[in-house]
Amino acid sequence: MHENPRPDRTATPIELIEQLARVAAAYYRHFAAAAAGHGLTLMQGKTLSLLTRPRSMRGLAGLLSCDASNVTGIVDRLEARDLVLREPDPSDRRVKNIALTEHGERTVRLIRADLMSGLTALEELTAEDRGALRSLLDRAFPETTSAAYRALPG
Amino acid sequence: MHENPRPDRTATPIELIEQLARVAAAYYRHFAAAAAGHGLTLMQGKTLSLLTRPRSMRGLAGLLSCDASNVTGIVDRLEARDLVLREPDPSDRRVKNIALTEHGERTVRLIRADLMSGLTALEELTAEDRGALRSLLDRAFPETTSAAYRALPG
DNA sequence: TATTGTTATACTCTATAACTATA
DNA sequence: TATAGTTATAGAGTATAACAATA
Repeated sequence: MHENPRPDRTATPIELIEQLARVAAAYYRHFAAAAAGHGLTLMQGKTLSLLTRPRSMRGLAGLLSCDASNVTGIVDRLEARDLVLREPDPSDRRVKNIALTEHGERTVRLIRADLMSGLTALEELTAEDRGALRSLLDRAFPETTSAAYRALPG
Repeated sequence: MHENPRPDRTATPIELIEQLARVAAAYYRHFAAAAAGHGLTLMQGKTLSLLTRPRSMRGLAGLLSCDASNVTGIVDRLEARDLVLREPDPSDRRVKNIALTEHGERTVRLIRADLMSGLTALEELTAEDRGALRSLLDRAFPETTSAAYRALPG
């Protein structure tokens, strides 16, 4: 028995960041494919997925990490396909609240189902492993908890 | 003591996928900021980071998950800034191998350092936690191991 | 015949700056 | 004065189709 057995796998911060890069790329590859299956781009699919409740244009810009001026075009294209609609905000007439239409709701469910069916390995994890993975991701990216996202204004 | 205490955190496959979406978005937000600090776009920074060894145009297209025709423009812009260069392949004159210049090597190191300094929570994990996270990510995305990436042709 | 890289094209995404209508 | 949404603009990323050079 050796004192310092060589581990099969390294896990330096650099190695972990490189794997996160590959996982993030793989996630978006799967997501973009699911969105494309419904004739939508990555950003359009992302926008639909973020509309779990109505959001203002600027709220969407924050969630999409892009300038508010971009959201106009993205929402224009989604609205032209009857996937979302702009509702005037009753308490501030400057604000428009973007909400999913029924067609949008249906589409986002289909995209999510396609995405999940593409991520079979993830679904095959045990509940315990999923909990451990989630907990570790929360600690590695503390700004990305679901509570933090839900609480965002707009 | 209850038989079925309500857990603080759920970890259904759907919840986990939603958190992965947030983590992937956060990763790219950090990466894009690090690349922008050196006047580079996300795709330009990604391309530099993938050039751990010379890659053909089509090899890069595969790693970037985009059509080969896009790589021409991306590499054009990097080459114009002396970050990469095109080398003819000695064994197949159709192929061009893209390699980092010295300036490219330096830039990619700086981007990586900036990225790491933006992901402080990740670096603060214990070695054990990093190993566990890496192992779980490997199992959740088995196509993204570093060995699989290194072995890709081109 | 098939493959590599490129070009042409049209569309989408992107930040910046300026504008309008509200607040 | 400040903010929300939009428009105009220029640049970058994107897929598709077609092309020349090479295999």
